[in-house]
Amino acid sequence: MIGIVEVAERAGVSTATVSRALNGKAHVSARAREKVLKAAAELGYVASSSAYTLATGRSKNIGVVVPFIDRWFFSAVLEGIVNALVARGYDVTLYNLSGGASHRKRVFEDLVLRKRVDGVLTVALKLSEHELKNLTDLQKPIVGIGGPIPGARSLTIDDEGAGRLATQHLISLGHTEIGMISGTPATEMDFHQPYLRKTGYHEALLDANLDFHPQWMAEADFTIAGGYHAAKQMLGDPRSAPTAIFCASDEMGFGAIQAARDLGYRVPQDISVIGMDGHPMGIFYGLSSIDQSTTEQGAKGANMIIDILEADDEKQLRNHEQLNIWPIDLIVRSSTARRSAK
Amino acid sequence: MIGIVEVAERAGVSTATVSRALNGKAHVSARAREKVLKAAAELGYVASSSAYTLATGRSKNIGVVVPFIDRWFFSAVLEGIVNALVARGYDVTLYNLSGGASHRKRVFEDLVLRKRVDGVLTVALKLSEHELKNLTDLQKPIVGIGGPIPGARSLTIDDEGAGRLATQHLISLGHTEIGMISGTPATEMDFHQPYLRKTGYHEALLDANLDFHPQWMAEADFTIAGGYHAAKQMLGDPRSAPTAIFCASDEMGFGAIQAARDLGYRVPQDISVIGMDGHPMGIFYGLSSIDQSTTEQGAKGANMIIDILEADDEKQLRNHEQLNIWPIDLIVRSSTARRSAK
DNA sequence: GGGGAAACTGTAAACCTTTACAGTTTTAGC
DNA sequence: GCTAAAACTGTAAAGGTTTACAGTTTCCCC
Repeated sequence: MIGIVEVAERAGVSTATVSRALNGKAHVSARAREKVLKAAAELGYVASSSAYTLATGRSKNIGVVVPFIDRWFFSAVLEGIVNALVARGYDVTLYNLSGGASHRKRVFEDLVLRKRVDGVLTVALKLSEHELKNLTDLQKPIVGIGGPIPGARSLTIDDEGAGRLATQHLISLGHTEIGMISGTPATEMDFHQPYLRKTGYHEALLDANLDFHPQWMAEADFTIAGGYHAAKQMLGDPRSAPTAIFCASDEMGFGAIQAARDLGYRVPQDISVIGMDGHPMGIFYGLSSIDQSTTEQGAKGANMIIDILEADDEKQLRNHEQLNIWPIDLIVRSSTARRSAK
Repeated sequence: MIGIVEVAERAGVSTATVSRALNGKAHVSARAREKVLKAAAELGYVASSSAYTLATGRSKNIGVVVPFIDRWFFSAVLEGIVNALVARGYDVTLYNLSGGASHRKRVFEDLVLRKRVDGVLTVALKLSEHELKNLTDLQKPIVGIGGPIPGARSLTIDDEGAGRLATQHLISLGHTEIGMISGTPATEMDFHQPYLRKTGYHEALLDANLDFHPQWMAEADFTIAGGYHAAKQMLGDPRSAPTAIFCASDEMGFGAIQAARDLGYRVPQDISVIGMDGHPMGIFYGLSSIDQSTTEQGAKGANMIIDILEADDEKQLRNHEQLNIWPIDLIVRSSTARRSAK
């Protein structure tokens, strides 16, 4: 096992100098630095991260908590987070909550607490009082992406505004009977978006003095299959079928397009569909959408937390509520069109 | 800051006893254990993982290296890995290679080496000599999922057999003109599968004495869009269009179905399509497929590496080549059917 | 009650680094 | 060449745990 002592011996300096040289600190002569670098390279020395962490109290490691990994939105955010963190020299420890309640409990009580991380990033998570307390008790920076964490920093789109914008797009095309496929009601592992997007939809209808028919509101689980079934139900009844549907996720939008086609509707001539999130398959399906550049958003969140850590300013480190709004884009493709005469 | 010393004081025992009690070791009286547990709970004590790692040389942390995060296959494997590892009390540190060559270099030279992990799990990765050496130099268990690592343990399906099986399924339905959409040729970040699946396809044709037409082989990037374009090209030429297509991934299968439909073919009456991997959307599309229960496979790989670590047997810890074959299933849905008279 | 074994407990070293502080060398200006 | 300041370097403590080893207590059986 070769440690800093061996490097120091070989370079003919003290361990303190080795440490300073290797960490790029000041107060090392060019000559000493060179000797150290050479010795370290020759010995293939790599510092022990646990000793580093023990001595400095910093782990260069960020904990990331996601509700699922294998759904597109979360994996896309994660992709952005991981790449941004590696670029800044940080590792990421990944915690996933999809394994059930006991699993979730374990994550929040055991793992996150082990003083292993310098900060925590949550993705689209709604936390219980208890979980929130566990997290804030860490006294470490927390950033919530895609769903605000009370009392901490957040980076999120304006979901309500997004729902309103999507609905307004349909209204501007002349639609007056507009349905929505939203998320399922609260489960223990809940995100914020469904409610807010639904609120935006309602507001837009209200603003435009449009009717709202209870049959125009359905709930699904954010998957293609869920969107398909919900849309089929909604469009199947000729007495109440809307002419346009706003889906709270692109996956549900893909399903809705398919359902419309299977029922003999043409999209967009008979039915307009707009989704949400900016799924890459949207291009392929021609699905209009509200893009929230998911991966970039993840990267931004990652950089936010590192900026806080490296600001190294006591005030910075303290968590204080702060809401950063991430911009969205309306992407109009071929799934939405002007309402045709019935 | 409250550490083991504080707990020891409060419980009225030594730190050694606290450590033993908290780690469930033998040689602690029931009374002492109880006092310790009580004191620890009251103080909200959580052991420092860096001190633990420094003292024991174990980090309870597994490094997982994936080429992408935001593609379904990888995120599904990851889901299985992460949940299995948490269930066994391990954390996962995630390394992603999609950030480009310098990023990749950094992962293999800097991060993985920092003695931070107890073992490494790679997913569908082909490593360079140099990278492989870096990894094996760690002297820690390595398990390769979905692509063997030379000289280490692997868990993988028989990709060649899978390609053969898919092709044989089409042959058994009477198809004689069978196309394949395979992966793109080697890039620096390459997986193993494309080649092997293609080989299986060729073998099956050979075995059945079927012709092979160069136009029946296309390459795409594993995405829906890629499959769509490749299939459109292949099916567009009436002189050489096959009656069935085997796609090396389900995503490409979805694209191929769409392309066939857009060209006016009915699936499966005119064109049969079979995919591969077992993507959950396959049910929705009715896509026949070779299922490799991706998430379970990830969990299995995770358990393999922990079993090695906890066997605690010097021989076990040494890496020796070992190939575990993970079973596959042919799932027949509505996208494949008997060849109809032309 | 005595003896020995078994069970428990405590002390202190080890794990490997960073960094405060004190000590040494170099530099620059006169 | 002298002085003061600046730059560099080294020693040793600190960080929080585990665990070998030695020491103590308890237990059981005769």
